[in-house]
Amino acid sequence: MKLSEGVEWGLHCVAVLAALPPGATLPTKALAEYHGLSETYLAKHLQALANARIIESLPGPKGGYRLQRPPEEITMLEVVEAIDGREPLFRCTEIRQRGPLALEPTAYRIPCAIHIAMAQADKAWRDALRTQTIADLIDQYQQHARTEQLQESEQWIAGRMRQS
Amino acid sequence: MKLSEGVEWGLHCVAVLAALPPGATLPTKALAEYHGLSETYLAKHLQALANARIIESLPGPKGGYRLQRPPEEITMLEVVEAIDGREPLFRCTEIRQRGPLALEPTAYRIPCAIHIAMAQADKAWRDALRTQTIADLIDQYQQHARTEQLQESEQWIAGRMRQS
DNA sequence: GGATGAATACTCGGATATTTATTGTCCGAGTCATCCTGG
DNA sequence: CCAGGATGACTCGGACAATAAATATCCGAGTATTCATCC
Repeated sequence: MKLSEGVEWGLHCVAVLAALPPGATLPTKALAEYHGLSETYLAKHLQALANARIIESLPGPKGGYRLQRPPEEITMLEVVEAIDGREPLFRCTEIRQRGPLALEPTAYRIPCAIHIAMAQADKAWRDALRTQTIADLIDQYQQHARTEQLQESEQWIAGRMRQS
Repeated sequence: MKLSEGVEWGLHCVAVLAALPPGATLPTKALAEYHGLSETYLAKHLQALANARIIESLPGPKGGYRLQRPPEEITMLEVVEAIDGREPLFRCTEIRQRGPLALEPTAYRIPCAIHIAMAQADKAWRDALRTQTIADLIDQYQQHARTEQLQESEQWIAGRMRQS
């Protein structure tokens, strides 16, 4: 099992959008080119982020995407769930209720221990992602990146973003 | 993304094997029938568990599978990793190093913040699974199950297990 | 009657198809900016 | 010179293929048992 690769794309793109001046937008083409990604496929994931109310789209020329909320209020978990889905990692199919020893369904009101343990682990994973916001990611990036690198990125983005 | 369904099968089967008397074995056919599973497909997963040194196989008539270690020393994480693989949930493909603004590889010695956060969440998930042993699962099952159900299961298994 | 040998039936083990999910691509609908024309 | 309208180009949005992974299956290798045979 592995997480969708689109999750990585989405997180990086949201981080880039978070670095834009307030109100400014960046089109899919620029986001794709920035990381060397497929433009059409990235569009699919950006669409999912828009449906999840994380980013919003402006149509027409000079349109593009921008964050719908400040980076401090967007958790990594939201981005992951928007792209990869909200279903739990482990889905119990209740195989204990199958087979020759199966009882009447009312006998299985208590979830099986495996289900419970898996749900706990799932919660631990999601909690860890919930505590990290996009703003945190930006902070760490700006802390470790070299000054010239930050300037180059800013310049490159400034040449393609659209101020509303 | 979802965990392989085989993980559920493997966990339940290991739990059943843990309930056997010491040294006794149970063939694939019985394990599959017990939960109403495909015998041939289950064999594939049992094989993976055997490669991971969690269970061991005895060939020939009166052969079958049994645990290779006491249930207290087998964690849920081991079973999950044996069947689903040991790769992390999130695999960073370093898209930050792609695109027109890419620098020389030596500039990326520090892992990106997204990678780090994902690794932390991954660790939280695995830690949660590591703290739960198969013995814990058995305990909880025996605590909540009805007496007659336990007896029926024991009887059914006793009729198909092989004492070494 | 006991021991030896070959045949046998049952087990696991890995290589092989089928289905499902993910990845990747394409074309159409909508919208804003621009340009042209007329007053 | 200014206003209005039609045009056009660029954007997003959802529907349509190709690839990879998971699911499911089959047949062969190996082993302990069992039975028959011989001593």
